[in-house]
Formats: sequence, structure tokens, C-alpha cells
Amino acid sequence: MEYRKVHPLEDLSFQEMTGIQNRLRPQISDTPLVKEPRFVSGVDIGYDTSRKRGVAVIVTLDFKSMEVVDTVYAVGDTALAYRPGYLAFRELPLFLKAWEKLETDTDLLFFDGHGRIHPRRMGLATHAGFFVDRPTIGIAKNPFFGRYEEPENVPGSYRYVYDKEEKIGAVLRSKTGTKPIFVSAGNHITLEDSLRITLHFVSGEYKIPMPTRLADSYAKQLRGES
DNA sequence: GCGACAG
DNA sequence: ATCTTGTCGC
Repeated sequence: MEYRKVHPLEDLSFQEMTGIQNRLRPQISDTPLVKEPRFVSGVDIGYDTSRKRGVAVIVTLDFKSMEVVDTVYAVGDTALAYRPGYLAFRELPLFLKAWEKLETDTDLLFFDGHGRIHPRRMGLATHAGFFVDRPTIGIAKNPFFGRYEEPENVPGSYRYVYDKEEKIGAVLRSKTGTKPIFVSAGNHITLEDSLRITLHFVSGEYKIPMPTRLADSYAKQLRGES
């Protein structure tokens, strides 16, 4: 699939990366979905022990049947080390390499990380949305930023995550007796739509929404052979 | 200044 | 993220 070359991703200083995030922030789109998506993709990147070589996986499912319709991946080295707040700069290059191989015209993507739950609202999912120009949702397994209260231990219950008075995401109890997951809008989508779509992919049987879950397991599987 | 810190 | 066996619990 083609993508918009919003700005360079390699060889940037932290000041430059922060500057890019601040410049993109006012351009984040909050558009509600106009129609039910047909295809939805899950994105995940797995790394080897060195944490340098990784594999980016994109699994695409049919929204209604939840059947897998396409799977693509790309392997390569990661230039940047992980730094909280700058995950997009570490993972986007390899993701875009896989994105170029994708031929299914997907309608929405789930990313493994936060979206607007970020000090500058520019988490991985949000930043990725600028490049692929499609709705994106962030699904994270751990907190990173913002204040929130613990949701009830009932599947489907959630609490909003705030920065000051601003609502930036939600903590969702996707499964009874497990830690909640963090759901936030990426780009070209609202938080309410993000929650609605996410709930569609969490039956209560699994903690992680199906697209991300499948991408994660496939990335781990590929890690040991390619 | 100190501690926290997605993947 | 990754390294790892058994083990507690539904």
C-alpha cells in the first residue's frame, strides 16, 4: 500500500523528534467513522534478543466474520533504541516496509501501543495514522501517561484516562480477573468509535483484541525461523 | 532534583 | 520488547 511521506524518520535528534510531534499535534483528526469497516488490521513488531532486528506483521481480518484475509510481514534492523515517548520513530520504519507489501485495502488499523495517551498526543498509533491516512487505534498493555481510576472487574467496563481535564483515552477491563488494557484513538477516529470497534474484537474470552492478538502471535512465530 | 517511563 | 518452568486458578 502507498503511504504519505510526512517527514523523515531516520537520523533525527530528540529535539527534532519532539519538534515533529509538536508540529503534527494540531493536525490530528477526530473524525467519526462514517461507515462500518470492512477490513481491519492488527499491527505488531517482534524483536530478537539483540533488540535490533525485528519483524513487523500486519494481519488483516474481515470485520464481520473476523476471518483472516491477509497476512504480510517485513524483517529488518531497527536504527533507534526504545525511548518512552518516541516509540513511533523506532517502529514506523519497519512497519512501513510491511505496509508497502500489503495489497488488501484495509479500513482501520490496531497498533500495539498508545495513541493519544501521550504527553504530546503523538503515540505510535496516532503518528502512524499520518503516514497511512486511515483510522488507527492504540492498544497498550501498560500505562504510560495520564490519570485514571481502576475499572470494575467486569468485562466491558472502562474508565476514562485524563491529562488535566482533557479526556485522552480509556482503561478497559477486556477480561475478568486480568489487568485492564489501554484504548485510545490514534488518528482519523474518535475515542468513542475506538472503544466501540475494540469491544467488537474482545469477546471477553481474550484480553487483547483479535487483530492485535493474531499479529502478536504471528510475529513471535516468525521470530524463531526467519 | 527525583522518579516514572508504551514497546 | 525479551529471557523462562512450573504452577495456581477458573
